[in-house]
Amino acid sequence: MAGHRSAPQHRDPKDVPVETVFAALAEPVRLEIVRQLWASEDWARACGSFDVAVGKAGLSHHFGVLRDAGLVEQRDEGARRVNRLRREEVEAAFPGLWELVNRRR
Amino acid sequence: MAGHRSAPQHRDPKDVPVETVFAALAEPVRLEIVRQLWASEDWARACGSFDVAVGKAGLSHHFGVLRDAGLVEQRDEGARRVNRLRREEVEAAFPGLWELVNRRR
DNA sequence: CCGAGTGTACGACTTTCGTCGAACACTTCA
DNA sequence: TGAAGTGTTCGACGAAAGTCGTACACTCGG
Repeated sequence: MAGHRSAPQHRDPKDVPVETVFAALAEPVRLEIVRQLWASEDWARACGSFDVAVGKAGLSHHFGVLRDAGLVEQRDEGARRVNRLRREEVEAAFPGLWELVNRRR
Repeated sequence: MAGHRSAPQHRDPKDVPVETVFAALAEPVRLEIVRQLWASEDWARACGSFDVAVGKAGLSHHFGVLRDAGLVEQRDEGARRVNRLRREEVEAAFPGLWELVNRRR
């Protein structure tokens, strides 16, 4: 694994309150990560592959928030931790959310 | 007016970034206000008429945030300041947002 | 004109949040 | 085995956000 004692813990989008999702997406860095993830294939992007202005520690924190909000799923792949957006699950729990996220303004 | 030197200043939802809207709705008190407002007729509710656990000062602050996010419009009516949800404008700028807000989870 | 009612402005306080540096754990590759 | 790469955890720091009390401004009804 990539420096972790255990596999990442996920929360089902169905069990996440809307406030939590809104809070997760209200942060510029996290919103940017999600947008870049939207334009990528599932499991194609490792955590460190994102073009955002924040160090490793901060990045790790943000991914934790996105995970807790049920927006992102992570899996360990060798030394790296790869991500995927939970497109279907989130769309089912919060219909129209992805459209809002990707409607750049 | 109701203790104000000038009329409230509003921002067009079209000019508001999504992060700002998300941040406004990520706060429990504000989300509750918006939901109660959704179930009310336009201009029917004054600021002090909301059943939330916060004092006058905090309430005033929250309404300022909602205004800056383009979600709420305010108008002075005698000694009171009445509110309306900007349903159409917001729906046009952020389609599906109201559905998310009112999808209690 | 005075008192009650409504809401804002200001300042202070507390908590939360984003950030960083450093140490650590694990994998991969030479 | 050893070095490089990846990501987490911890502690600390500063900035931002929510809350409250107070003072103030304005309106309305006796």
